[in-house]
Amino acid sequence: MTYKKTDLFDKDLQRIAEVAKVMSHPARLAILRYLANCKTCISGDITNEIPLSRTTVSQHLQELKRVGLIHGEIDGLKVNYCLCNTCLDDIKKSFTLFLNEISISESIKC
Amino acid sequence: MTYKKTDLFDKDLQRIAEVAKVMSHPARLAILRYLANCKTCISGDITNEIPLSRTTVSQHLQELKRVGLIHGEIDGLKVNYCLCNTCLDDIKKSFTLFLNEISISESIKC
DNA sequence: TTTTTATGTCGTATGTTTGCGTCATTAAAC
DNA sequence: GTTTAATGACGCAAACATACGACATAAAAA
Repeated sequence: MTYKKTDLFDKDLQRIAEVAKVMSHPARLAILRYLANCKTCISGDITNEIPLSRTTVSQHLQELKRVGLIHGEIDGLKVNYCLCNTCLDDIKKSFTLFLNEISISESIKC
Repeated sequence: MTYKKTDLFDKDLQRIAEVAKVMSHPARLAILRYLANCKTCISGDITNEIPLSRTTVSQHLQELKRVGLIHGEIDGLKVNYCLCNTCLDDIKKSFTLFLNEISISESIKC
């Protein structure tokens, strides 16, 4: 494949798919949930919370960062991660919109 | 790996991850959107709508069926697919719940 | 200045997903 | 009964994801 097949679809579907993909691993969901509850958000704390190697957790954090769900701020040796509430709101909106869109026509049943 | 690492996480996170995974491809989202709009829902029609081979579309349909998002009903040679509104409602609920859960503590910011 | 600590990057092995051609099956049309 | 049509199952190749040990870097502690 010289180009990506996913490019053949609507941009909005591509974005929802991208976010869904990043939410498609329980470790990443667990990280999000932990970040929502903790105050400190230090990378090391997250690693201790997740039953995977430090390297793997770090990779998952990069993924979450890539789509904009979290931010990392360097503080000396440590890194403070936090949820991006703006991004979260956007995601909540587009997911809700899509799910409502596809279930709005209640009249049609098979 | 002799066991699945994903099993190390909470059952509810596993289910959300599973649903997110099935929503993580634009083709499958396009199928859902199409099914929401069309009245006929014949497999062949879906294939015509999606810019991928018949075989690939069929595979995506099986995935959607596997998590319960759609149902297929055989009608002679053809197969009528339709959205499962019950499943959709469940998914909407658990997604909304999770997204609200992780963004509810607005007070904590980095 | 040396050591320790927190973190990220790289390479790699293994597993999973995507995409498609070919074949098998079964119903309808002829 | 043959042929045609719609679909799913099988098998393969390429791409991508997951997981982790080993190495690199850079701040803090000793």
